Amino acid sequence: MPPDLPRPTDAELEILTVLWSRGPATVREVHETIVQRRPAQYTTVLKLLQIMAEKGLVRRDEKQRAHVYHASRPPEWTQRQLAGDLLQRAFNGSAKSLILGVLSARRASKQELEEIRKTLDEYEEGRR
Amino acid sequence: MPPDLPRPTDAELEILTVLWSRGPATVREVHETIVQRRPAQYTTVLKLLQIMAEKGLVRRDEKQRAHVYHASRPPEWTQRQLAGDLLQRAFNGSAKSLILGVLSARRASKQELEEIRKTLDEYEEGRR
DNA sequence: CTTGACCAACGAACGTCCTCGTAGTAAGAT
DNA sequence: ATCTTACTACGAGGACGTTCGTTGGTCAAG
Repeated sequence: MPPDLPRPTDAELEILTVLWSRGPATVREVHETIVQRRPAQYTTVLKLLQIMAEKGLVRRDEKQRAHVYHASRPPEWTQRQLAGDLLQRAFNGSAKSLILGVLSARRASKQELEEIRKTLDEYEEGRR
Repeated sequence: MPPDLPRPTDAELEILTVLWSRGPATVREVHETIVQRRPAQYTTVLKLLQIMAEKGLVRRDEKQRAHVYHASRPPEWTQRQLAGDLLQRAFNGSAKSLILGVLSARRASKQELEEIRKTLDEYEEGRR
């Protein structure tokens, strides 16, 4: 069992987010989504997915002619890695600072703040 | 006035954190700090600082023979950029998810949770 | 004056990331 | 059967990122 994976690069992360939202998908489907946001060739997406499969970031089902790719880890797992990585590298491990950074980066609505407080409560409950 | 800066790379971010904690410093001082954590040649740190100066990530004072470098932005500014960037790229803009990711990445103590709640309160006060 | 210490500058090497074009193969349409 | 379409595989190029060795300049001590 491969325990840890390399940190996804920018392009890889973009593809992961597509797989997260669409679920398992073919190269064509991923490409269709990507190309709506920015210009990109089909084979570029293909190549990226092949590399990601080598790295273990995605797995693929080759039963069909058009291979079906899916993220090898749930979003929460990868997101936790990324958050922890940034926390360590840029915030010296201070969760408080990182959260403050997030809030100042994108002004949070009152409603969202309420959700966040609830998340904190649930987190504290869960980890008792 | 240069409005925005490129996202610092991994090595660049490490150097920034040194400048953040030490304040303005010479190449030698930065190198001394870095080398305590991992092997690195003096000229490697020098080169990085030169590149960072070109990019505008740091500024340097050449009045002394040993140039003195300092971060061109306060830590909070760069941290906000990084947090916002990750928020957008990996969390689809959901501050709640990112915060949850941070908390699950590094288990927060009860005391730290309290601090975070206070930070939320202060943030809400400030943004009224 | 010569040597040694310290410094900035630079080029080069090597790897990774990202891109795309081309080639080859399989399947379906005419 | 041949043509067209859809797909994978592969290689190669260019741009960075990171590392380090070498060079040349400055200064102070011998």
